[in-house]
Amino acid sequence: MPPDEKAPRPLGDLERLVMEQLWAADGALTVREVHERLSGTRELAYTTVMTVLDRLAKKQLTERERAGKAWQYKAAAPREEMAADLMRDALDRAGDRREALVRFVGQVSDEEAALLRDALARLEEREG
Amino acid sequence: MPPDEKAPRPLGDLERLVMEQLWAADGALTVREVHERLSGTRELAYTTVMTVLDRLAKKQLTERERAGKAWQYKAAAPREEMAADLMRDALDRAGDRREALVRFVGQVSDEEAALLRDALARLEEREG
DNA sequence: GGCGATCTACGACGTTACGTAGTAGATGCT
DNA sequence: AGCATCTACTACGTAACGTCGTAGATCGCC
Repeated sequence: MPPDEKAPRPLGDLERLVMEQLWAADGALTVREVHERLSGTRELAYTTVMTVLDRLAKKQLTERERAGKAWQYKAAAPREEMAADLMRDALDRAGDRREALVRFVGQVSDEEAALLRDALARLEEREG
Repeated sequence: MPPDEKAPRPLGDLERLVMEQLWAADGALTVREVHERLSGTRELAYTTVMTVLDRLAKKQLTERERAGKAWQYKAAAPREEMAADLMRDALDRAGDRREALVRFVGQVSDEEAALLRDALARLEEREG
């Protein structure tokens, strides 16, 4: 099952910074708000932030809705969901899934292994 | 623990094809051999294959050693190792690992879940 | 109802990765 | 020496991304 779908390009540096603001925020943010929150780290033109947010929306990583004359953006999925999706993608790209999973498990920390066992246990409970 | 290391760019289409040849091959392959094996699928200039192999070597995805006047290339790591690494990267990019693992586990097929349990069990055995 | 502040839409430019290939020069066999 | 083969280096087009500017739409206020 080697799916030839191309892996999604990883976020660029600025795109990542912006997504992190959205993930950290409680609700949706306007361009201005994102711009302000980024000001501590980096001086960027307002329109730069706008462009990035817009591109993220086109990639469906953010969603936007009107709030007066401005748009408000929010992450389309939580950070952990995106991470899980990327893990799936990576797994799909392996030849032998068993082998890939064995290697993956061999790489994680003890703590992560415990979390994994936990997650699997809960899955079993729920699904039978 | 949000490591700001950038995610590795995914392989390009041609790069992926080439890597697949190397992974499928028994030993190391010369440029010519890769070129030939690709001929079934795609007509490419010999030097195109050479360039790609060279770029992959610079990215440390392949290793090369002399074989007479030519170089022989082999994958630096098995396909499954690369997949496992990508899974790790993705996990590292999550905010809450627990949550990410839960979501990941929730996404995999039953079969994959079983493989995971298996891998974890074997890990426990080996490591105590 | 017009003015100024604010926001969006769209285009633009530089850089880098990647697909693709050509040319020139090194190397090795006969 | 001569020919085939291989490498090294350069190059060009396309697309993504970081970055921003300009022009025009909008909203609140006097």
